[in-house]
Amino acid sequence: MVSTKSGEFRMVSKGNNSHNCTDCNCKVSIFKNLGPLELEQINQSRFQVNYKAGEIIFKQGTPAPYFVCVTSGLAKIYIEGYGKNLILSLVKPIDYIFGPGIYVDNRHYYSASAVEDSTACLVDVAVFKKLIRENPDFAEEFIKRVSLQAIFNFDQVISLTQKQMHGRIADVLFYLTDKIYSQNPFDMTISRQDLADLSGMSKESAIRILKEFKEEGILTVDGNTVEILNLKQLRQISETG
Amino acid sequence: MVSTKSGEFRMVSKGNNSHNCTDCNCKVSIFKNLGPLELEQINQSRFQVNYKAGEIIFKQGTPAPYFVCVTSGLAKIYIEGYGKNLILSLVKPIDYIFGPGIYVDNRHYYSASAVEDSTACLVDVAVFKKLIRENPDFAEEFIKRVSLQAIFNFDQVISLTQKQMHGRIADVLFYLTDKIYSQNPFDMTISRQDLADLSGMSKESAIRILKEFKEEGILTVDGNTVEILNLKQLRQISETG
DNA sequence: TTTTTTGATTGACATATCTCAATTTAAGGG
DNA sequence: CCCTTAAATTGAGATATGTCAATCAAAAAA
Repeated sequence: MVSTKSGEFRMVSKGNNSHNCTDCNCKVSIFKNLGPLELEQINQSRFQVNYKAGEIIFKQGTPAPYFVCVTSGLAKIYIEGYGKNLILSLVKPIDYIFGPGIYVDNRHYYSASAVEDSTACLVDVAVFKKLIRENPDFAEEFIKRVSLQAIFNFDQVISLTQKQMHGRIADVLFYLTDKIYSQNPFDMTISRQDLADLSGMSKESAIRILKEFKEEGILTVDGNTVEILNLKQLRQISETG
Repeated sequence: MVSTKSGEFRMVSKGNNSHNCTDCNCKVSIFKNLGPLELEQINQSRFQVNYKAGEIIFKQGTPAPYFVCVTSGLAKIYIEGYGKNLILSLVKPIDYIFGPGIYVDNRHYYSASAVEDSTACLVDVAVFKKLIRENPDFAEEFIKRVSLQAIFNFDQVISLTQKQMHGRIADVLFYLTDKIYSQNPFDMTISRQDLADLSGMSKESAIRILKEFKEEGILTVDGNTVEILNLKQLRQISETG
């Protein structure tokens, strides 16, 4: 698939680009096995970019020369399918985006865009791959991350293919409150369309389920603020399918 | 998830267990970067097992101490979901099964069973992981395989979540004829239930779609022998969704 | 502020898909 | 070869879900 709109991004003039990876928040736990010299190599090839909400970070089908580390805001990675998108996951700070194409044909197999205003550090893939070769601990940690991602995807696929809409929305709500926003009354910065694209249904259906949950007292929705009142019942709905 | 039935398997008395990996068919292309000494390590820890059609190779939730290389027959790997299974893929000779749990918690995140009478070589995971650490080329090849698997899964998820039944069955038929049986009139050794579990629908629906395709002259079905007559139209159905 | 645009919501309707039950066919076992 | 069991097929009915169009609310622009 070839992209139509090109991903627009803006280099930040300098900003905290002067920081280095050694003490930067960007020291994601995947880097925990890297020594100072290795982190310095990452740091050398790294630059920071700002994205406004809605801006494309990269498009499915385009070359993938960077390891992307989200340092603020919120991004989504999604597959552009047949007429609609499927959001694979949301990426919050400090986490990274590293697609499977990098070890295959250096293409992106999904697109990424900023949901909120965001900043990201881009690291040259060549440096990353070099360190994978040189440092077995780092390689092992990387494989572990990829594996965890695969396991997460399994759960997601089962939810999407074997649960009905209520169960799928319940799953996404848990994902949002537990993994993404990490709080219970949370400000749902993603759109209803995103909610639908996360749960594999139409926007209208997603809205309707949310409304039903509200009417049953499972949660409250005030604008974009969502509070889950009855976690137990929501868990039940998730498990019932 | 904890398994109920334990995976049954039978050691083959000796058989071609006397072969070694160096000249064995088991030299899957993932091993192409291993030298003789490394292959010998694989060979040392390896043993061969026979499975009858229907037998479980391993169960979701159980410990995963082996790298499984299918040397004859046909196996399926599937997630046991909410009341039904989702077949992630079929594994034919010579290919291997290596789940994501091995780098996480040494558990299987899916089950595997023999679809046809099959044989497999089991290799100690510790040896495999050791070689990953010691040989960067091998590690890189492994990561590449994992990446290809992830990309395959993306296509699958899009098919399952964004296509209607006709498109999904079309996709599975292409998978069978192109990737698994590698011939056009092919003997579909998987059951209709398997066909349904591959395409995320009920067995009855799968049968009905197959019947429709037959009535429209897209293919012929004689018992378990399927011949796709109109590849172009089937492709069209796959793409239309 | 007014206007414009975008996103959210709702309802009515069409239909894709599943479930259940009944048959039919095929496969094994003795 | 008959008997038993499992798999495949078919039909009818229930329901989950999407589509379309209209309305409403909120945000951005002028």
